[in-house]
Amino acid sequence: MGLREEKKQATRTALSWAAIRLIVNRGYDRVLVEDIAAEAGVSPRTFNNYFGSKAEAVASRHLDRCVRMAEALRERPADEPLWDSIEHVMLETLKPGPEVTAHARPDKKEWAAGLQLMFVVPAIQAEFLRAAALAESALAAAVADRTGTDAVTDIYPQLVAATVTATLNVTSRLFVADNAGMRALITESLQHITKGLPPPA
Amino acid sequence: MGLREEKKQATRTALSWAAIRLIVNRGYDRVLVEDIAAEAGVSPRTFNNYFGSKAEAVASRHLDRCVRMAEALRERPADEPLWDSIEHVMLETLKPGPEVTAHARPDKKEWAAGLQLMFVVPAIQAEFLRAAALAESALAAAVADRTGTDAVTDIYPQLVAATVTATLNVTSRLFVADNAGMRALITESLQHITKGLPPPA
DNA sequence: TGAGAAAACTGCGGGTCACGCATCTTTGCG
DNA sequence: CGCAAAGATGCGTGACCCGCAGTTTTCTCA
Repeated sequence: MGLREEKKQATRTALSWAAIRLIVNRGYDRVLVEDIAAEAGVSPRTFNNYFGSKAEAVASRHLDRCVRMAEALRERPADEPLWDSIEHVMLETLKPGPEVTAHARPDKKEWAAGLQLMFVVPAIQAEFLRAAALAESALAAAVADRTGTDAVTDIYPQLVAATVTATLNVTSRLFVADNAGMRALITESLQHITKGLPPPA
Repeated sequence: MGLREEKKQATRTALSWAAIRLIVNRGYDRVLVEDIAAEAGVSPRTFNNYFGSKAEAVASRHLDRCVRMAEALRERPADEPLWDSIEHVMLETLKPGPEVTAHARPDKKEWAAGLQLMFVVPAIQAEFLRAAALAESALAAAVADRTGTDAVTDIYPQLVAATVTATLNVTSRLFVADNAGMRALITESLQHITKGLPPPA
């Protein structure tokens, strides 16, 4: 499909971005659905055609990223070791895309503070976790295809997917807290994982 | 404290149980907060003194279980290998407590069906994941104490906690879907984890 | 290119929810 | 026994989510 789907995706991301920006600036409960809709240039009713809640709108970008990660995994060379592919894909997917770097944000300090506040809201936390969980099935399917296992029957692909998600969650949490280097966090985490998480000597 | 805290906990679990029972029987959106409060014998307003939403009430039992798991980990012998302790604690914590076995449920078939339907509701999914994530910090702290690491600074304990949570999520999902043996699922999963999740030959 | 069909957007309305506030009741303690 | 603290309740409000019906936009096909 063409123009139709394109526009739909456009307003979808517009709504999500608007929600994030407003909430980071003003705080979660000082932003109304009405405000988000206005910011995105659509009717308030339309907002709920795209998202079931404010939190879902905020998390939708996270969901997209996670889904893209699963897709990217399918495009890695088949002979590459699985966990090398996973590391590559994670490192690749997390780097901010052009839509982020384009948006020049004047006050990085304030933005970071607002971000942290946003992740304190229970509804946001829950919705982010759910987004990751939703993408997990796609990830499991990709892992299953790659390893010759069954995404539904076998536990292995689901475990790998869940572990990747868990790693992403932990590193993300540390990232928004300390603003530490994401790449280092990921590589170190994956090393722990592939070694079987033995207690440190 | 004594009678005060006791009563509070009582109404809390009463509300949670009431929510679960009603929702499993009738479906999520055919149950009003008012109904849950009536079932538990308190005012509708009181419900929101305990829980911020219907979903949170439902997930609260799950949260309690996860927290108990972290506490139980602290009581394992210090010289036991970490992952043996984890396996033991997971197996121990998941078995239904006396409050479940006491409540004689007449129609197991219908109950299982209702349960599956309940976990389809997005708000429920999200809140369950959040409950697990909340308990994760307690779990990480326990792991940190045990391994001589720092629960905030070091990645290791957080990774272990997140992985345990992920395993619990996966096995729970498979359990409600197939009603398969939970114990077997857990032991197999932990074997994969401690081996570093290598792809099957 | 021009209808007709399909799909999205919009306004309206209702049912529910979450919570602040004030009040009343219960609990704990001196 | 009586007072202070904390919980429970009732009321009221603002916001949310969604069903429904009408309008506008987009797609398709002749």
